[in-house]
Amino acid sequence: MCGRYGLIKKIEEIQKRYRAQYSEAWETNYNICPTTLAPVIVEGEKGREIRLMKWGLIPSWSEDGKTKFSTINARAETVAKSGLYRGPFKKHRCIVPASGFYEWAKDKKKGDPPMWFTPKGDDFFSFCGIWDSWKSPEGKEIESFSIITTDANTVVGKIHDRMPCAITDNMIAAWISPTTPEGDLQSFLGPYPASKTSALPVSAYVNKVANKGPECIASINST
DNA sequence: CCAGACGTTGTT
DNA sequence: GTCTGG
DNA sequence: CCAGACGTTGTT
DNA sequence: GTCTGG
Repeated sequence: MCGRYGLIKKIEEIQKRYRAQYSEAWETNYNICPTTLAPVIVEGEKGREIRLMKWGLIPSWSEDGKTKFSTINARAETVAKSGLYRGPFKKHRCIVPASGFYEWAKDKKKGDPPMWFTPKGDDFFSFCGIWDSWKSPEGKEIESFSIITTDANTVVGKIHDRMPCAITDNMIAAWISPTTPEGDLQSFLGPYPASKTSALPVSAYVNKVANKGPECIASINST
């Protein structure tokens, strides 16, 4: 699954890579956690925009802005059918830019360290995401997103069964366009190639959500 | 028809 | 054990 | 995802 | 909002 990731580039570099406008400040964060704000790229009326949204999708029909269930991830296999995600999947697809993501071993007893996965020869993963907008009773709009997951490739699969869906730059425009036919979308959601995925074991420093700095991705083999 | 759910992961 | 907060 | 709380009353 | 179960 994908429950933590990092985005360690400046907003100007994100803007350059995705050719999207931004209007809100963003601080580099090596440890982005559920419920916190992170930049996502959407197709707006005036072209691509970078918006800060809350990680963990709040459905537009939520009464109190909370969910009784986890919405940080959506399974690629069911996202198009799910009552919760169906609407956002049709109209509100986004790219979640990431420098890398963390996975923890499913078997806690072995004491395996957390792993930091990065794209080989690239500065960004472009995760496939969906988003929604919720309006509080006071009229405040809150935008939020979920990251789509799929089967792990052979590199990630050594410690975990699932990983986030990531696409190449030539697929981005079609993914975020609201007019792309729904039938075309499923083919976007395969695993990222193992040959382009790097893995680095890191310390438990990243476990603490308050730790946001470069120490999160320091290799435990080199310290 | 209305009421109630709507999710992911990992573990046993 | 299970839920909430970050 | 992990870490931390999980409660009540009354007082500042 | 929209689907499923009864």
